[in-house]
Amino acid sequence: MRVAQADINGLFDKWQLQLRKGVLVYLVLTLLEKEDMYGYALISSLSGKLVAPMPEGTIYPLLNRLVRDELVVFEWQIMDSGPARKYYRITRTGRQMLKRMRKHWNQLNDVFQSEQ
Amino acid sequence: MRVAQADINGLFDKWQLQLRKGVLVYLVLTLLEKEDMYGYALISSLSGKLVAPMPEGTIYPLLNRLVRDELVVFEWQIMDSGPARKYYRITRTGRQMLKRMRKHWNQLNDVFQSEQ
DNA sequence: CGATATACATTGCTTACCGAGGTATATTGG
DNA sequence: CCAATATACCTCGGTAAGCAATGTATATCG
Repeated sequence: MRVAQADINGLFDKWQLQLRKGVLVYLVLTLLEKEDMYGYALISSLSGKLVAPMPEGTIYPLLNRLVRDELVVFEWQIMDSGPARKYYRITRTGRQMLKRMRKHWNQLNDVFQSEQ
Repeated sequence: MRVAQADINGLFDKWQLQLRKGVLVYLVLTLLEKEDMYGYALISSLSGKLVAPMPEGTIYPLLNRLVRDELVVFEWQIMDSGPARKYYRITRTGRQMLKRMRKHWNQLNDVFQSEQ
């Protein structure tokens, strides 16, 4: 006899999705600190670092919010071949933000490492 | 002359709030793995580990979701003095979930540590 | 007997992720 | 030459979580 069991895979996926709210901005700023990038390339890079792929419907609105909040600026780059690209560069405010995010993340991490 | 600057404090607070969606469940399960606890005590414990205080409007719905998803169970405990308490205990499924959360968190942490 | 502390609960607002769909530009194979 | 594919950007609507505000009830203390 089989007892009904909670769908732990579904629950975990849902949790991962919730965790992304916050993690993604931190991750994008971390990548942009190292080098200027454009959206489509960020998708590839992020999909490698996260377990699940990074949908376009997530990254483009996210980048627009970063621009709105002046954490990054962008510049159109006309390519010799293919569509033009919007290259994003982190600002001074963006770096300050990143510094504070890093501190907060590490504090949280310390809690988790000490509790487990 | 003063140039208008983005309100980095406000932005950071907003980010922290977003990050909590996901972090809190992980944190609560982590605490419940060590010992059974009731809601009001969790609030004190969590407020110590997080920078900002933990509002009641967050923890009680969260605990109800955990019960709904069978990651924890609860039991009313009548006290000699003061109102009764709902003591929460982590389930086997909850422990499985926690194990997967821990793995995912550590993967993310590895990314952040290597990139910074 | 009013004020305070303990303990749990709910409603409405806000915000972010993402699936689904759309536009446009170049390249490549038949 | 033209259909298919890859690149590169964008938007809309549904869903879900945190939280401020507000409410209930019990016990204690001055």
